[in-house]
Amino acid sequence: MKYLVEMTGTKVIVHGIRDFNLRETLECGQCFRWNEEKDGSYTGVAFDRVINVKLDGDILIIDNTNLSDFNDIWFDYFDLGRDYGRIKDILSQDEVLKEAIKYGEGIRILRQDTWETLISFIISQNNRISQIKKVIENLSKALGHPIYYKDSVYYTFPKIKDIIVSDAEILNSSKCGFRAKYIIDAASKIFDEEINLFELQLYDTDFIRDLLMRIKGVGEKVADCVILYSIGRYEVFPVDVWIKKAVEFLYLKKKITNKDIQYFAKEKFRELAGFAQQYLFYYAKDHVSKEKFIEREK
DNA sequence: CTCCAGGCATCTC
DNA sequence: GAGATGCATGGA
Repeated sequence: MKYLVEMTGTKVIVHGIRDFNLRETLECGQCFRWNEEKDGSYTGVAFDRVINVKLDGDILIIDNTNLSDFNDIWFDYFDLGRDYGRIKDILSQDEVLKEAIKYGEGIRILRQDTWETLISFIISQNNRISQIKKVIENLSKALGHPIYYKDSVYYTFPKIKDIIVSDAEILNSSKCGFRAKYIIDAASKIFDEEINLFELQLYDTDFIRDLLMRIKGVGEKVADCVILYSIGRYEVFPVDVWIKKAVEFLYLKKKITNKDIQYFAKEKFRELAGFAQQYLFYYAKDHVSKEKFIEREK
């Protein structure tokens, strides 16, 4: 991937972008802190910074940043070093994925902060994306740090210690409901160094999954989301209700256990299973109803 | 009013 | 192990 990168004022401008759609990438349920502006750009908070991103053809404009942050953070965050065209070519050999990819051809898998991803997906359980976003925003307002951009105030995601020192009242007022005790357990186990969240990269995927699942409220699905979206192990295939429906209806035409779905995906998509999962999830949400596939003419 | 949401813990067999 | 049930909260 070759890009021409230039800096003007507070903007970093990247020429030569391919396979990138902001809405598909930022609203496909892998992240929760981005909001669309009237001009189609997106403003969001990540890694203690607020930025605005805009795509104009093959030009990506990142505002409120600098070259060193682009190189150290945003290049990896938006996964700009990866050739998604090649991934899509390979996955498109499968007819179902070919359709799914056509529907979300600008999806990229973000490389997010591990702690934020862990808490976000703990909150995601038995919840809706709109509600998940609200709870995370509440938590950030209550326990994060204010940062300013264009006359607006944004809030960083709370640190581990912010959760540790917060009392139950604040957590409850953030409306995370029964998940509050899970968030506290996650923060405690990490703070006490029972789980070293910042060494996970060193271990193999199964070991990381076992470690994360020692946290109350973290099962296979949440663990796999953390591993895929923040550790970058692209062979994992998080199985949620939508993926389950998609695999059952689009591939197997019968009911199947979550474990068998993982075997199926691992066998079929190999080291690209994580990408396949993301395309399928985005497609299934709009094309697979509770029980059946919705036929739609083009 | 009832039902349910990018699951998981817990209990039962 | 597999199956059933409760869970905070708010929107449809």
